[in-house]
Amino acid sequence: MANVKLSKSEENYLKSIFNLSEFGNKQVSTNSISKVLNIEPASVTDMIKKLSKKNLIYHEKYKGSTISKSGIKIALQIIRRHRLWEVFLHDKLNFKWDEIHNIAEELEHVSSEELIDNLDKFLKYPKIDPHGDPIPNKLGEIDFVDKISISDLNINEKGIVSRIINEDEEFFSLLKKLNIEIGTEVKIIDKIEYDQSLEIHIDNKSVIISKDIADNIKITKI
Amino acid sequence: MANVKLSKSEENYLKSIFNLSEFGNKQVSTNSISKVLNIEPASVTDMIKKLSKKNLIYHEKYKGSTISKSGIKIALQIIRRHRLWEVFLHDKLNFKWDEIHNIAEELEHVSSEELIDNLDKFLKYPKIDPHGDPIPNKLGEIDFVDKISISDLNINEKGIVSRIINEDEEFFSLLKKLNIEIGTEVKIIDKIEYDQSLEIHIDNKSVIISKDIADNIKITKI
DNA sequence: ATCTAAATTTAGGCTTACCTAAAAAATTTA
DNA sequence: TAAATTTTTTAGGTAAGCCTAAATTTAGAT
Ligand SMILES: [Mn+2]
Ligand SMILES: [Mn+2]
Ligand SMILES: [Mn+2]
Ligand SMILES: [Mn+2]
Repeated sequence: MANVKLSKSEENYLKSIFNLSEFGNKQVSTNSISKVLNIEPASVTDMIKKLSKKNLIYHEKYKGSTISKSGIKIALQIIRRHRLWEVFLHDKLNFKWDEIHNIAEELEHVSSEELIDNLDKFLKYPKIDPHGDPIPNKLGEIDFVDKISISDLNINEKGIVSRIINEDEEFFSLLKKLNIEIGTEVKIIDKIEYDQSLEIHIDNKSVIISKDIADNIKITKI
Repeated sequence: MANVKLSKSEENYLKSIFNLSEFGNKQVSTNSISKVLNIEPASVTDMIKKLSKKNLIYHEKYKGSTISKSGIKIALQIIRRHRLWEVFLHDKLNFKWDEIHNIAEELEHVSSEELIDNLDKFLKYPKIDPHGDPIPNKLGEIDFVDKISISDLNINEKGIVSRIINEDEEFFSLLKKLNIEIGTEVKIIDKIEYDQSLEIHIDNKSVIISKDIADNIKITKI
């Protein structure tokens, strides 16, 4: 049972499974893992077997996978590393908030507990990363700031962007094009029945964004 | 010819070959690589073939390997990354000088040129790492500070420890036991004919160290 | 309830980076 | 210089982590 070091691949799978499971509450399909990791389903099945044998997830054939207690614990540590490195890259090395994710994706696998604890201290124990995501502490405790997203606002309501969920390159460049970042004020102008698109104001300019985009942008109502 | 990203293994081999070659001047034996990397000679032969095909080294069967111009260039970049991370770990995260090497051994493989350049700037372009080793600049230029070692001193001469060559755990703990670190003053008391051991004073206490140990500790004469 | 389509798993393969054992070449010793 | 030793390479294998193609199971549509 002694925590044997996980490979980079195992860590990436575990983190993705945790993220897809919504804090360990949902069963995760093989296909969904395949999609987020860009790895063929057959390969995902292989890794699921490996992680199951290590009791980091439970798997019922043809049904899906559930992350275990110890799996969650490890996933939270990987997320902690990722987000602390993102803070470092953003606050200390002056990277833009949309340039840090990929580098942190590598740095998160350098697993020295002392390294992360010292980094945490150096950064003065930050609570959120540059995308507004909460950072688990050493014990894996995490502030549950499940904010509402743009699509939860009603017409004429306003919010301040506080968190970006999707961290893909394309999503970042879309946000850039829309002039949306953490702190941006948005106002709902109209909700389009047809496909639930939203017309919103950013810097007093009107744009229409899809429901999917709106769901990926969390805000604080003002 | 376009620089395809090297694997962690390839990078470690290349760095070791460069280090063994004394700045590209010496031919490197398969066995010596095997020893520093703790990998069997047969496996080293495999990798030598791989690196040869990429023109990073030249290899003459049964004779040895020579690092190429482009091999040197890459090796210097890896060394740059390693030493910059060591400075960061030591100066910013408050690690001791004997705790940083292994972590840097991992961090050096996170290869984003922007990351390293920003780190360099953040650290204010340091010239040497915490072991006294010079840090190559962005262009791979490196201050050639080939200092003399303890074994080059004569009886009654004194020096200040300026650089530790061997970065193995065991060597570090030996130095710790001997109370030797960067900045320590040493004085030669006696040179023992038999095996060229040296009797030296550290903090006015006398110890005897082997020629090999003395060779691995560079000093500035005072 | 059956037929179809989608999701999942199995089977068989590939590459990387290692290994051991044995063969071949080079070096040292006598 | 021949024999012994050391170094290096070749041959054959393994585990991790991926792939494609084919089989199986489940879920959705009629
Ligand atoms: Mn990652
Ligand atoms: Mn983030
Ligand atoms: Mn390394
Ligand atoms: Mn160093």
